[in-house]
Amino acid sequence: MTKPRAALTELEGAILGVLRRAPGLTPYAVRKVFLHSRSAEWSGSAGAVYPAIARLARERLLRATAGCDARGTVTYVLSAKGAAAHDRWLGDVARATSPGIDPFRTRAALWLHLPGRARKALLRKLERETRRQREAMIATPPDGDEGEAITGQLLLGLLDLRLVWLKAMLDA
Amino acid sequence: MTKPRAALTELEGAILGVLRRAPGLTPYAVRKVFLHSRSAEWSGSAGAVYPAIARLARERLLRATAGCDARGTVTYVLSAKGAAAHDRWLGDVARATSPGIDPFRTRAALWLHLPGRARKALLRKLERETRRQREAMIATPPDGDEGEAITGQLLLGLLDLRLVWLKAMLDA
DNA sequence: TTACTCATGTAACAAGTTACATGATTTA
DNA sequence: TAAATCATGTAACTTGTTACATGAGTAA
Repeated sequence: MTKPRAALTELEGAILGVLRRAPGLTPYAVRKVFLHSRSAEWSGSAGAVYPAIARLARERLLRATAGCDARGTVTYVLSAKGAAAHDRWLGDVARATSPGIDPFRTRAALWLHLPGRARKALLRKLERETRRQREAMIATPPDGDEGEAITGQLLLGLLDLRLVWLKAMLDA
Repeated sequence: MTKPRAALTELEGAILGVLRRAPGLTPYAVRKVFLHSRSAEWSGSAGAVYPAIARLARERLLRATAGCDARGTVTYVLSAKGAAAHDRWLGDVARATSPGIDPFRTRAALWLHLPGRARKALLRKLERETRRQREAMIATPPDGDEGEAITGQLLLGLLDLRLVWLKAMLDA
């Protein structure tokens, strides 16, 4: 009789997504996915992942499969209820198309109000760093996980968008 | 002897930015900027804005100017310390170039694992909604605030990026 | 005078962060 | 056996959310 939750958080949705594509992972393994993913929007901190998985298990969206290890490792799989909840999360068009939180966008308008010299110097530094990230992305192959590749296209597009914007502001 | 804070949050930085460009606003007026900005990444909820402004004032980053109203309206301006802190926030290249949180990106890889029929239907729904947002943006002139226009370019670019990606995935 | 908006705030809650604690297992 | 890493978790804290409470000003 757990009260039905309103909606999954982004982290919970992402966790269910990981476990759906790789059933039977331990919480620690799920954490590593976040820690090592380059598009990671969360730190994958223990203090977020363990409580989130505990929540999902308590509400029967995840089912624990018996551990086979003296330190109590537990692996999880989605229940039918969990898959349904995840489907709803995936198909929530309003949320999926919200612009999200972009620190670059938050600052952009304010940068242009800096005095000329400081503005130019900062925009150039931003351009250098963004280009560096772009090179790094291209240099690193998407190590097997093809989900990374898909997300990588959007991430690369974002970097390119920022570079175009920076160039325009520098030329103006 | 308030302990020096580590760094401004995104909301605090944005608040300082608003007050820097429009000194002497009341907290309520700051809130309205967030409530009515189309690129608002926060709800502008009272429970976030009032405590944030109180924090910034307590740490002498904002200075209150006497209210002239029976209901205790107070207006704020940046102190020199506040301007310095805001400059640091604006110039924090690592934070500014972090990818941020994008619900679309979080879900993208997972969408492609849906069964063919459901995937196509969802991608089309996403395309429709994104196109709708794009039209709405273009239809609404940036009502005076030229900061909105600048940020709008990045927002429009993001929508276009998503549309290109959706088209590619639908064609594939 | 009634109702709407202006304006300030608090309370209860949700969910993330860092840093720490604890112990098992593997590898050099 | 010593060190590294695997694995699970908790504690203290920060900061956001929604929903509510309160009352002043203003326009019908």
